[in-house]
Amino acid sequence: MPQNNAAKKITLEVVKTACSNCNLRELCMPLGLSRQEIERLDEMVSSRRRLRRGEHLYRAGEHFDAIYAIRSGFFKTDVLIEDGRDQVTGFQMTGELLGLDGISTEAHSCNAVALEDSEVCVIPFSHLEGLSREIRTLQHHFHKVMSREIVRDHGVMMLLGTMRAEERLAAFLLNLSQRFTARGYSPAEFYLRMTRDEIGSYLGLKLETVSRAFSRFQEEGLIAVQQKYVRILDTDGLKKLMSHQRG
Amino acid sequence: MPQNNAAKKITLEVVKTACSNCNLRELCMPLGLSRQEIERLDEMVSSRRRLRRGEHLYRAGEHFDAIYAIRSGFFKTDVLIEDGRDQVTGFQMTGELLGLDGISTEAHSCNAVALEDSEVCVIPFSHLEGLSREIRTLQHHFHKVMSREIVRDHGVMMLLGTMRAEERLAAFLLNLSQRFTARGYSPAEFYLRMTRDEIGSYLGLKLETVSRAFSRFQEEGLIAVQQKYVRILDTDGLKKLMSHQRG
DNA sequence: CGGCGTGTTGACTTCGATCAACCAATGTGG
DNA sequence: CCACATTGGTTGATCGAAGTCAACACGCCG
Repeated sequence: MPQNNAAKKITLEVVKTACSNCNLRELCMPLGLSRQEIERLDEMVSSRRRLRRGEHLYRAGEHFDAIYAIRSGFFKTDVLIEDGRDQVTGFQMTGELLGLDGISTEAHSCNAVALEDSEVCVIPFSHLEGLSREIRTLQHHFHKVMSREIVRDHGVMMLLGTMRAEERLAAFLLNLSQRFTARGYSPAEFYLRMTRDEIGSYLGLKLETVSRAFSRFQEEGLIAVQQKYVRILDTDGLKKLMSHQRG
Repeated sequence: MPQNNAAKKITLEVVKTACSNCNLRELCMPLGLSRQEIERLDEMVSSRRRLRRGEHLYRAGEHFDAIYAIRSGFFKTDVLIEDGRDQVTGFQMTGELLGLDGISTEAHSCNAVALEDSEVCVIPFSHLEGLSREIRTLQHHFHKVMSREIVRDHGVMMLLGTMRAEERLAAFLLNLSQRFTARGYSPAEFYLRMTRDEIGSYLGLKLETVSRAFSRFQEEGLIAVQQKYVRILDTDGLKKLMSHQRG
């Protein structure tokens, strides 16, 4: 039955979540592994998971047992407190890891939501720890990834603690641009996957302020913006804006 | 020569930077290690380093090769940008680790400064990685510590992004109180080791605003404050203040 | 003692929040 | 396919919390 075979083959292909033939490898995994070591990574990734726009990958409080590598799509993470306030703690794109916050207490401390249809690799954390006890470069790479997250958070603290509204938005746009570039997309032109409200939450601003800053940038010829579509016209202008001292 | 012997003994004691007889072990290292494993930790810690108030443990840009466990004292970490702005990213006390930010690029990304005379254990990072490849519980503990740092940073982002001045200061005081308590000190009474300016930088406020908030808390009978000496009179009052919605 | 760090307080300003109206895009059911 | 609802975004007017500028007080150390 050739049809059956074909179906089986496809299923296998889908189920076989191989790092060894994933072209995102360099983003989420260490370079310079031997062929053998790369094949062992395949064992580590237990499955994939597809999410539709708006779906939660995990929620705060849920038990932690895996981290996730984004194969495609776009996510946000946020923290809520009882009184209703919430803070978006980050936006994650292809090749980035989600779930590192859960290691500390074995429970997730934030929510991860897909902002567009997405697919992630599920990496059971015990597998990752096991394998990184054997593969030194994997261990080191993982430590670097966690550390990079800490450094990134410090950058956000700097942004929230010292920058004024327009500086924050400029920093945000430049950061997005740089990350899209690293993934082979245009540095100057992209669709925002998040709402003004979510940008505002991330930047510690109200959505109206974000909207006004977008308009102002447009008036000044720094960007062209129409809804979620953004084109950066003057990168240097944005950079200059960012380094203007407060006051 | 009995005197010589005594001197030698003391020197040895000082040089021998043993985790195995350090009473901070539970704070910075995993529980439930075997006697043998604990002795192996001793090899990991290569030396100690004393710092005077105001001295830098490391500076942004310096090469990273070790992390530091605080044996005694008090530190701040901060990031500067060219235009002169700076952001205090954290205050660290006994039993906490410093230097995790450096793993990512092999260079420190912030400055660590002693706010009082302090002593740290120097843990060469390659030793730590080596040992954690062998001791599973050490590996897991270290991952938890890094993850906890990420979660902590998210908390600060929430604070900076959504809280008003008095809420921030209340959160700050309660956090200090809780950490002092965990170390066996009074939960209600302590000396601040940092200036109003440093508190302000951490909380994203100007020093005048911090000073005013302190005065206000005093007027309302929540705390008694005199310079760097703080006594918390109404913990619940501070907590209530913290959970008041913006607006 | 005088000078400098640090902290407090007051008067005034400003940036971003708030409140509110309106518009554009998208989606849904008849 | 259109009428209508809903969600997301823009813009204006006003307000208020925190920043800024400035004067002064307090301790600490040489």
